[in-house]
Amino acid sequence: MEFTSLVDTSLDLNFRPLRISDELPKQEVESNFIGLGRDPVLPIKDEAGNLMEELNRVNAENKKLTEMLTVMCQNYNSLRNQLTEYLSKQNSSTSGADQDQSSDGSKKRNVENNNNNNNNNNEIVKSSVQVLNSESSSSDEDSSPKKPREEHIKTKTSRVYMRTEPSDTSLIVKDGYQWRKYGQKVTRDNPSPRAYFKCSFAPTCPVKKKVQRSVEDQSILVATYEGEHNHSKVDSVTTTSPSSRFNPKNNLSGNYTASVMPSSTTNIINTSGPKPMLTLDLAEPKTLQNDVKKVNSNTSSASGHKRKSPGNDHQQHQNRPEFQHFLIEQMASSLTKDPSFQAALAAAISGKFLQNNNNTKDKMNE
DNA sequence: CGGCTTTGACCAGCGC
DNA sequence: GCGCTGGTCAAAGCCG
Repeated sequence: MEFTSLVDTSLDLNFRPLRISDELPKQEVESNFIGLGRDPVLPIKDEAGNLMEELNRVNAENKKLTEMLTVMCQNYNSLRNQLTEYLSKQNSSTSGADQDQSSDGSKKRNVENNNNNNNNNNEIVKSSVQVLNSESSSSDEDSSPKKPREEHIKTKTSRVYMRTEPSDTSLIVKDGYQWRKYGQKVTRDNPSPRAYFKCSFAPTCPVKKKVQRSVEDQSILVATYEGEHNHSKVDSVTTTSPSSRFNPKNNLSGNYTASVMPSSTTNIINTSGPKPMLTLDLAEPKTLQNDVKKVNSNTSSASGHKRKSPGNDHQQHQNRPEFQHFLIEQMASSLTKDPSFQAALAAAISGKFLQNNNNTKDKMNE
């Protein structure tokens, strides 16, 4: 999605300080900072006037940014609606073909390949596409005549993306259930090993999960769930298995309990790592409790097609001014937490101050 | 000692 | 039929 083509995102920030720092001696720059707005020659009225002017300018810029964000949100909504429509059309038109494929039990590999291709995709939009694929492919796998060792269970697949510490090499996705690892394999299309887990809380629970790092972003764990739990959650706060709780490798502070049920199809989960990240949680909104999750669930698109009244309520809610306002606040919050953005902002502000200071000095010299 | 993880071996599907 | 690949098994080892 190229928002830049839709919205003018240029902030017209002043990056002069880089040049200034090159041109001016260090001492002069420092003196400019120290004497910032405190030039004794300047009358207090002028100072106040300058500040007011600056305040107005910042307010105008703020307003402009808010408008831009609103436009972005609107564009996002329209694009999302188009995508939803497209997916629903595609799904209805290709479901027959999928069923034909599924009746041919020999297509399992192809289905798996499709899943893997989707698996490697970290783009949110494509993730939402794969929701449909994984939903349909689950029935494909079930209808295959193979797997004599396993019961013929109506499985439901779901996929969860979870950002972890890059240094965290464990393939553990905390989701509130208790898992027993029964295998690990290195697959062809991904150098990272894939771990196989079975639900160990109930012996009869048919749920399995596969966890593998994303090819494109090694810090993202992709967990694929198969089947549905026939029991309630073990513990909504703690994690995978009792032993893994004690595993020192799992004691990374960044780990985050993902409340993920197989009924939710695709989630992108952010562990509270050092990097600020917009979290898109596509789970059912009822399960979301805090405001951030409310926003996330309402901005999500992929789960929309699963609900009884997918588009309308969702969209109406998104079009509400309070939602827009909250979304803007969240975006601004995410931006301001970004160190690079902070640095750029600081540079722009200091550059502006320096520019004003220089202009004032020039006027005085004249 | 029990439960879990690790890891090599095995099995089955698929393509050539 | 053979090789490749993904999925599973099960013995060995680890840990509390």
